[in-house]
Amino acid sequence: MTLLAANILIVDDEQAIADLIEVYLKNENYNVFKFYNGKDALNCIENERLELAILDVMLPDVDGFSICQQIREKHNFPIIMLTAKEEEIDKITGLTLGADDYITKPFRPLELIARVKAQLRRFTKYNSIEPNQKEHLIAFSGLVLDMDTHECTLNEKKLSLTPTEFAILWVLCSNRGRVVSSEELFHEVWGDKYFTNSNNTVMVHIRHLREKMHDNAEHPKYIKTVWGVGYKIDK
Amino acid sequence: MTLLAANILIVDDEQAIADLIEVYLKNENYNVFKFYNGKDALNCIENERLELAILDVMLPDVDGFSICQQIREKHNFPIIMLTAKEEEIDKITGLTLGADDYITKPFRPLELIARVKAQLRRFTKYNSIEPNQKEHLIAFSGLVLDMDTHECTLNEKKLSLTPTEFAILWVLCSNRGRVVSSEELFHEVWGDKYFTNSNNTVMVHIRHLREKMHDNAEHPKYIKTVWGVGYKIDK
DNA sequence: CTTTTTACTTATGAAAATCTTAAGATTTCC
DNA sequence: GGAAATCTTAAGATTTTCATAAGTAAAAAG
Repeated sequence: MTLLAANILIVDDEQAIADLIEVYLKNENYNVFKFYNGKDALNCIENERLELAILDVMLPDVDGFSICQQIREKHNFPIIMLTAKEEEIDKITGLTLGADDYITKPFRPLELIARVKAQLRRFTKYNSIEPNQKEHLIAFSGLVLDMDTHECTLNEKKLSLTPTEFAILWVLCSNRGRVVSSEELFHEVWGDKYFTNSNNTVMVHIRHLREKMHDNAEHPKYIKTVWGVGYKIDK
Repeated sequence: MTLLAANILIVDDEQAIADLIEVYLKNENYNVFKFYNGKDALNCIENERLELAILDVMLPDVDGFSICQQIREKHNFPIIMLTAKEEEIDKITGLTLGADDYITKPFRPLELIARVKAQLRRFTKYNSIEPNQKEHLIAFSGLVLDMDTHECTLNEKKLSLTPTEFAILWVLCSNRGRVVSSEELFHEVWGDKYFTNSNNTVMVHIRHLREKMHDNAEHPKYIKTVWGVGYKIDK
């Protein structure tokens, strides 16, 4: 399944290669802008909204590097470089500070497609809508959590929390009033990567949190235990 | 923006409340199955594919708990419990092992909608397509990485890697042949949660990895540094 | 053209901070 | 009272930080 109808730029002076790539990409439902020289490509970069560029290193007029540079200066989409000589790989990747991937000729079309998809996946991932939708500050009844600075204040006194402690408190606070199971806490804080962990770890961190909060808190137990279910912070 | 056209079950013997919820949910483009008693609801659960259930605790015939139990035995979608008395919250959450959230009456409709969305978001997140698409084993030229057991073998000798070391090596290997910048490594391994970290941390872990691999490796440098770009493992 | 500077990136070692584990103690529920 | 869940504690493992060394590329000087 193709993720989105991305606009992709192809530049290669070997017409046969450019045409071949075009066919394969169109077959995957991508929109293709194809050029055999650098000048036209640069023009396209200025005027079209692009999601990815596939550039040949060697071009007759402008070379691939300067196109690469121009993209990096003004735009943010991924770049795949095509290079002819196997041995030059490291040099080239060292030089082209902006390229996200490279492929040596001759290449298998399926591999190219795979790499295009991988790049687009990464691109859409890191440029997704989320950032602006997320809250960066939680504040209520004397407790303030700032996601940007990772700072926490309780009754105007600063608590120095470790990263994990902050993350746990954040999850609890953003679900304020609701009970959060330790499994869910674990998922939210540690992510989906680890799974072997016992939820005793969560308990220990909860304990440390309580210790730190206790010194500055009016209420002795900010974080409540709901037996058989999990933890919660009251509204 | 509504994420998907989810099928939602409502069960409440207070018809006015059930009707109200129905209006609000339909307004958000959800499909609604509404019932005023438990029996019909149970029938619906058997015959329809549901994404979420909103259950009143007190029902005339079958009570909310047993519906909750039946859902948990056979199905996997989230449940929101509606309860009338504020004081009973903890008891109820303790009892209803299966419920994912609860709301006390009277509630603000907007809050209910928000919670429905939150539950669906979580649900679709943890039940996404990914798991089966991911590779769980990488093996090439003497190096074997097993994602399930988190074990690593180099030339038939086991390397004992820490979780972070394993994760870094995994990313490098799954991008074999391509240079991975330390920023990208950081994103892949630590996730999007932290951002204050210096990428010297990555370096140190790379160093530890190299140390451990060096003992059992034929090649002195499995992980290559590409100056100005990042790290890579050759094909 | 070769050598020396300069600015910058990467590597290293060791200490400090943080996290996880495990085992025993305590609490809660029935 | 007994079983199960939660808490406590501290040792051991892991991760991060910091200071500093080593390395690389390009510019300046010889």
